[in-house]
Amino acid sequence: MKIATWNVNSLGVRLPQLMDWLAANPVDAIVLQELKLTDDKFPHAELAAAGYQAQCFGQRTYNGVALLTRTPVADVVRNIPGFADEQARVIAGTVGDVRVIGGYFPNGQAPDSDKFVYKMAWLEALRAWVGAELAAHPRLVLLGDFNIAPEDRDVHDPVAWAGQIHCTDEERAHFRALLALGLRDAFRMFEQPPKSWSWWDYRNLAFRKNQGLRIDHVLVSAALEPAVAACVIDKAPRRNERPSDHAPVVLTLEA
DNA sequence: ATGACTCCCAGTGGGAGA
Repeated sequence: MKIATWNVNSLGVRLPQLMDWLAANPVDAIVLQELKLTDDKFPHAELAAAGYQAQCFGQRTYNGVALLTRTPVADVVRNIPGFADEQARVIAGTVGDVRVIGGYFPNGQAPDSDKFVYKMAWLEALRAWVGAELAAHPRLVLLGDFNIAPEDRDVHDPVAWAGQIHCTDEERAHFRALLALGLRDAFRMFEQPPKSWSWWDYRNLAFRKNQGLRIDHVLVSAALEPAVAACVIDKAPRRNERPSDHAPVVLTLEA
């Protein structure tokens, strides 16, 4: 079973690239972030023709998430229960016997901003809810665009980024708090190439110079850990014309 | 360099992203 995450930065713009990617990578499930479109504009028909059904949770202009699967999904949840949120950031569902939680974590903008305060509150609410989900669903994957670089090795220039958004001690503590629930960073279960990033700035020829951050993550529960066979970042779509600034991350579970 | 690019909504500029 393969489960992927990809921040597409506008599904309207990126749909042809998503279709190409799914044709080449027929994953069982994928969570998407930054759809930037409302549900009435969601391309259900195109995806159905490719064999995917979609649970979508869209929003105008910003945010928006979806869960695409080849088989029906049970117990779908949109956003964090009990956490009032204007922004569409979470889609969860049970795929086979795996609970899949896809998230577009808040950016936070700057450590001294109101958006950072929102990010902290959102992360706290997510941690509490994921803890409850784990108790109900031991086989669980939490994946998406976390907008957190967990360690300095996840940052192309840790000195320049020290204390900056995505790299603050507070954000990293929240990432570790998610791990402390009993989750594991699947990417780090394996030997990986140094300087592995999942996002590269559109500016400054950042992709060509491989200057990026690893901020898109796949966390697996302890019950699922023995089944994890691989976790890779697929840089190929970042080489497309008009690419997303993020690359997909793909988790492989043994059957 | 408060830069650089891309997207969206707007409407020939500005906010947001990361």
